[in-house]
Order: sequence, then structure tokens, then C-alpha cells
Amino acid sequence: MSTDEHTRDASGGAAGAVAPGDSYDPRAVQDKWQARWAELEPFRANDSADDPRERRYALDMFAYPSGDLHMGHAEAYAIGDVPARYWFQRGHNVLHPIGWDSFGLPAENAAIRRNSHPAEWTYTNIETQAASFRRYAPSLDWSRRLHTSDPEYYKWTQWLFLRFYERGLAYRKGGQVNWCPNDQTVLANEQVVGGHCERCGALVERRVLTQWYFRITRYADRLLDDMKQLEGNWPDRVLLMQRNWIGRSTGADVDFVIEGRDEPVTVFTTRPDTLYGATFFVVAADAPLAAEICAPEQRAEFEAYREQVSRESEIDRLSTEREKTGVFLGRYAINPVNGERMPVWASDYVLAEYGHGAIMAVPAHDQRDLDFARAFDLPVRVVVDTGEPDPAETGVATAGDGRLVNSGPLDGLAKAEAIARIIEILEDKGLGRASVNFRLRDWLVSRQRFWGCPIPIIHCPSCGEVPVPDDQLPVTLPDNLRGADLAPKGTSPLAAAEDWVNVPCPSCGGAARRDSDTMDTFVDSSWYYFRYCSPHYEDGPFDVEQVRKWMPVDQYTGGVEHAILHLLYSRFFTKVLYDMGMVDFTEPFTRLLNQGQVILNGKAMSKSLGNMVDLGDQIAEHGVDVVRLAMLFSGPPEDDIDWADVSPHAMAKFLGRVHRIAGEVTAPVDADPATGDVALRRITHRTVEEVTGLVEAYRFNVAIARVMELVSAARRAIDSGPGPADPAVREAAETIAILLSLFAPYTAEESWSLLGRPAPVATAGWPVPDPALLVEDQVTCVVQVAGKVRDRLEVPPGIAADELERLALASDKVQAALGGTGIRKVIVRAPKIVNIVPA
RNA sequence: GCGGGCGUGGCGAAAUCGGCAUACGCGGCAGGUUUAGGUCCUGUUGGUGGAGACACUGUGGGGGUUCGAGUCCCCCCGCCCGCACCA
Repeated sequence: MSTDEHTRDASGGAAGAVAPGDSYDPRAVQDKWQARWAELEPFRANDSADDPRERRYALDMFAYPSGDLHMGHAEAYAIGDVPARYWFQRGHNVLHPIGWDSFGLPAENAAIRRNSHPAEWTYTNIETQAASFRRYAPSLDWSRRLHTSDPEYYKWTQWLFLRFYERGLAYRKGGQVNWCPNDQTVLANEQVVGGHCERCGALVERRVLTQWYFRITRYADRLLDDMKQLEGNWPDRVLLMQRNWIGRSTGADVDFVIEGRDEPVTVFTTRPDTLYGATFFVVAADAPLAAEICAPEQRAEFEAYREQVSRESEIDRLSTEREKTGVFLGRYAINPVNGERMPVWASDYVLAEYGHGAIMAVPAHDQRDLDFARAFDLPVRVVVDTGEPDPAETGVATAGDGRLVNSGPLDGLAKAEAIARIIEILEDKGLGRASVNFRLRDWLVSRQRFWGCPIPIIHCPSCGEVPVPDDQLPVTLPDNLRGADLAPKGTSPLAAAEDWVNVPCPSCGGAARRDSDTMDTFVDSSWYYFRYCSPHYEDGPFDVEQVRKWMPVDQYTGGVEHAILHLLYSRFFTKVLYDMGMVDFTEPFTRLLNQGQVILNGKAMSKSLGNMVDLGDQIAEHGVDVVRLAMLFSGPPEDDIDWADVSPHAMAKFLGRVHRIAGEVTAPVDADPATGDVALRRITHRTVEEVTGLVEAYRFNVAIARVMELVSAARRAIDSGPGPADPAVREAAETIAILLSLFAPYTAEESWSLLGRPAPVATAGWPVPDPALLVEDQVTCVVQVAGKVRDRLEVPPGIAADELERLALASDKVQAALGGTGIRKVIVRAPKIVNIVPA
């Protein structure tokens, strides 16, 4: 980008003091300072071990390069920039990097439409976004920029895949998977939202396919337990969502003999105490077990039912008030504790993928089982007396605590005791055992699309799966595919690229084929924050020493849409790297902030609704600082911002007031603030004290409100107080510039410059309040009679309680309010409040 | 259905501990500057009553604890989010 006429005009015209009434245009100073900052590079992190400064790592979720930056980016990066800039001001060695999550479907779809290669669209958009980032001016270290679609990056994604493979954490298996018919690829469970594709919204189908998985379930317990480290520093709702997603249930496995089958069938139950109340047995209709054990005379009916179940759409499956359906399999299971014969049914209300795909049904104490029992007229037996009415009559299962009945050795026990006892009994007899089950499934990572990281595995007819040797990484994508070559066909487009896919087997040298799937882009983004610590490192995915110094991330800022996707996967990756001895911590992100959304008139902005507010237009109209300030001032960072409610004009007015004050200061640069007006100095120092606390507590909207109050105080000091030559006015103006540098960097820099200080203001140093100026010499004490404010007293802050009580009772207003009635009690909380309770 | 969160002026929102409810900003009203409009500056602005000092009232509704409740406890109403047959 070249310096243009506009730049020279702006910098030339802004020199000298600004006369009252001159209006300040935040846009006019942007190009000048952007160029200056590019020279100064104030935000470069220092890797060297002898830098004594404390280190901080501020991370924003990196961008997907779809078009230009939008309003959502503007909010997220304005918010994430505040703690980073605060740390720079505090003199820390800050790592605040940026990069692009640049593999993914939109690039591929664009390439198909334009008959081009996805790289063209991707890297063009990255450059557009990079230029917008530079203008928007977050405090980024540009020397660490990375793109996940660069071979230098995805070489290490492949390297990590192979390490996972060696450890048994990456494996291939066949089974039912989620299939998006629109994107023509499989999806992870985490990418199916309410039965729809998380990305395109299409209704997801079930297919039976062989796919690659990461064994995240092996880490289920640790993913759950380590959340203790995050409590208080991550939003509660994210922790809750992850807990629910992992879905740990404790209970027991119980083995049931099925008549005519050699191997017993195991079921999982959270209520082994109700074992004597089991009256039937249900197998998932789509589980292989159902087909296997179905008796010949029931075969036709079962097949018809299974056919019906397989045709059900996700919508049917998800509808809340569903009638229970099922079919008797003509077989019986034996209850291991009382020998009772229970009919075995197949139904779709039992899930093949959870537990063992089969359950013991206890209709009296489980609502789903009761619904099924009532639909098919199966017996209901109460074994826990909860004091509630009979479920067989009410249709309401009693799931609560109570005394066990009709349960042999368990009779009379409470629920918890009964659970412990029955597990002992089952373990003694070898018929069952305590067990834990998770809702979490392994992470399906293979995708049948082109623009992703190739899976570094070669399939050899004689050797089977053969990893690509490390020294042959990266397996790069072919660059000769265009347009229709990339169209979704239900298998990866790479499979059709004959000269790419056909390779000799690394093991036996025979003819073999590359795995033609690519990895889920969430694999790329599960480790990028490690790479930032040593982005040009060539001997591994990251330099272990640098990661040890920079990580874990102190502050991570991004959208709540990644509450279980990216954040769960990243936590998983970190634990694997810990087990590999590559990192010395188990959680990657110490503190997490989820910013809200930018909406319009109460609705999410979307192209289909046609209610998009364009960030470029907003910046062109109001300037970067106005947009950033509006994003931060409108409310708490985690709340949504309705752009219809914000007033860019008010932000511009405020910035103009700041700029005008800076231009009016006449006290020299070296004036001693100690000789200045004490009243203004008190306000300045108290503001610093408060803003410091507010920024550290992430209450940026209130912090800005306090700066506004300081600006008003400085304005009054100039107009009707000590005047612009007072050193306290300079102190206030300089303080305003530094505080404002966290929120509106251009105006802060311009003001700093008007005050005769050298750029950059960003590292000028955070002011330290003088404790002597924070001590009030008078405080207002509120005097209440019967809880109502009747008088206010100006008193010294250290006043004694009995002295304050005497003063309060001496007040005419208090005496008037008492009106001669006696006093029952006086509560004194010196020096703030006195409450007099009349008799 | 289960789990979680939130209800404060006309609007966005403040109120670390239970201690002056409504900071800051928008919008409104009044005045000043200006040829005028806009900009800019000043004052004012929860509601009801009052000319006014002031009085009463007020944080979704009801009850409780407390000298004192937006804040803590119980019940109800409304809105939002997550999960959704997970045995």
C-alpha cells in the first residue's frame, strides 16, 4: 500500500494547537499513524531468554478468510486487544499473534464456481483481511503470522497425526457416521447441531462408512477432571456445556444371559438398585445384536421395523412427543439376580452407540421404559417406595430416592446404599461390576473434500496402512486440480488425481495408494497457538523451549460457538502433547472470554435477511477509533451489541473532546505535576486507580465511562478552573491519552503527539497512582432515619464511630424526622452511613 | 422434558462487601453560539403530587431474613441459552 495525498494532507494539517470549535475527524490521522507504527513495530514479542520482562500471551481466535473482516471480527478483536495493550503498557513482554485458519470448504466451493484453485481465493482473501487488520490496528506481532494451508504449517499437522497414530490415538473403523448430503462429506458429532450440518444447515443423514477417528474418549475423564483448573477463569456456561457434552454417568454393567445365546449380553445402568424391577429387555433396533438374536418367527416383523427405523429422518428422531415403537424379538433374557425370564424387544429408543446398545427396562422408575411398557402392555413392578402414587396407574415413573421393596437382599435400603450393595453382590458372583459411561464419542477427523490437510497414510495391498515416513512430509496437495475436478462426488476429489494418489509403498515398494481423505479443519486449529511460539521452527511443530516460556495462553478471546468444538479439541491435543512430554502443562488456555455478537434490531445479521452492516462502510464513515470505542463502550464484552442502539456520533464527539484538550495544554512537557491543581490531580489519580481495576476485571465499558469523567474534569479545569497552563491539566491530558490507547489507539497517539510526546503511546507506560492523592480528606456520610436518607455529613474518613453518631444525632434534619420520638437503636458504619431506628 | 442464565429509566447500561438506585452514554426538554439548519457549549431529565423547598413512591410480581435488600432465601411470571430418548 502506498502513501497517498490524503496522508500528507492529514499529517500536514494537524500540526499545532487546535482552536475551540475545530472539529476532529478520527479518520484523518489513520494513515499517518498506521505507517509510523509499521516502522516502529511496537508489538513485537521478544523470544530471547535474557529479556527480564514478565511474559504474557494474548490470543484471539484466528480468522477464517471468507471475504473481508466483518462487524463480528471488529467486536472480537477490539475486545481481545484491550488486555494485550494493557500488558504492553505495563511493560510486559507480550505475545499477541495473528494467523489464518485457511483450509476449508468455502474456498473449495468458490474454486468450483470460478474454475480455479482454492488457494487463489484463500490467499487473496487473506491479503484483504490482513490489510483491514493493519488499519483496524490490534496490537499484533506480524512477524509470527501463519496460515494453516501453508505446507510449512500442515507438514506439522501431518507429523502430529502420525504421532497420534503411533500412540493408537488415530485409527480407522467402520460404522454409522453423520453425512452431510450438501457438503458431500462426513461430519463429527460436534458438527451436527440439532440434526443439521453446523456449517451449511442441511439435514444430516446416517451412513455406514469406514473413517478415521481420534480417540478422544480415552481422555474423557481428564477432560472432565481438569476443568477444575479452569473454574472461575472460563465462563461457567462453557464449562457446563463441555461437562454435558462429555456426559459422564456412573453406574454398573450387568450381564444378562439370553436364552439360546452362549455369550451373555451386558447392559449399562445408572440404577442397578432397581435390578429387581426389570420386567423386559430392549436392544437398539439398528444394532447388530438385534439382528443376531432375533428368533426366526419374528424375523419378518423385525426386518420391517428395522427398515422403518432406518428411513426415519433426524427430524422424526428429534420430535419431542414421540410414541414409543418396537418389536418383540421372540427371545428371553434371564435376570441374573432372580432368574426371571424377561421378553427381549428391539426399539429405536435405545441407542446403538451408547453403552452396550442394550438396556434392562425398569418401567416403574424410568419414564422412557414406562412409556414403552404402556404402549405394549408390559408389566410394571415398583421396587423403590418413594411415597408417590403407583406409576402403573399414573403413567409417571418415580425416579427419586426411597426405600427398596420387592428386592430380596436390598429391601429396606435407601437408593445410594442399594446401589453400593447390589454392585458388591454382582461383583461377588461375577455377574456385573461398577462402570462409567460417557456420552462423548471419538472424533471423526476424515473428510471427503480437497482443501484440507492430506492424511499422511498410504494403503498398501500387502502391508495395509503404512504411515508416510517423517522425512517425506509434507504430503502436499496437488496444484493442478481446477473447478470441476474439485466437485463433491461422495468420495474425496483426491482419489481421482491418479498421479497424486498412486505411490510406491514406503514399506515394500509395491504399488499402493495414498489415503485420499483430508483432515477436519478443526485438527489444523487444535494446535496453531503452539506454533505461534516459534512460527518458523523447522525441527518440529514447535520449539519446546519457546512453548515452555510463553504458554499456557493467559487470555483467549473468541466466540462461544466454539464452546465444545475447537475448545474441547484443543484441550485434548494439549493433553496428548503433555503425555508425549512436549509440554509441561495440561490446559492450553488459562482464561477464556467469549465476546457477544453484533446484531441489528434484535436479529442476527445475515446475508439472507439482507440486514448486514458492513464494517468497511462503518470505518469509512466514522473511522476505526469510533467503531472500536462503540464496540467496547456499549456494554459488557460478553453481551450482544445491537448496532441499532450504538451511537457512533457520541463516540466521535468524545474523541473530539479528548483531541481538543490535548491541543489546548500549554504547560511544558517537563512541568512538574506536583505543582499542579490538587483537585484535578485527585481525579486523575483516582481514575487511573479505578480504570486499572476495571480493565483487569474485563469491565471495559465502565473503564471508558471513567475516562469520560476524567475528560469532563479536564474540560472544566481548562474552562473554569486552573486553566490550560496548569501542570495538572497536562498530567490529566497525558493520562487520558495513555488510558485511551487501550480502546482508541489512533486518537490516543494523535493526542500524545499534540502533547509533544514521541510515538508510540502504546508503550509509554501505565501510570502509577500516587497513594497520597487517593486518600480523600472528606467523605460524605449518609444519615438515615428508619432506613430513609435524612441528611448528609461531610466528615474525615477516619472519624470515630461515637463521634459520627454524636454528629448525626445533632443534625436538625434528623431531629425533625424523629419528631420527638425516642431512639431504639443506632447503627454506625463509619464513615459511610448512620442508621437511626426510632422507638 | 432436563440443565443453566437473566429481568434496573423512553434506550444501551452502572451500582467489588447487603449501606445515597439509575454512574457513563443515547434520546427528550430548555437555554446559549450560529443568517438559518447542522455542529458545538451549558443546564435539566425515573414516576406521582407540589409554584417551590419538599413529600410519597420506585429495580418483573408476591412473601421472608435484616437496623438496612437491585444484591441473600422461598414461591410465581416472563425472556434467553445449552442438551434433547445418553438407560
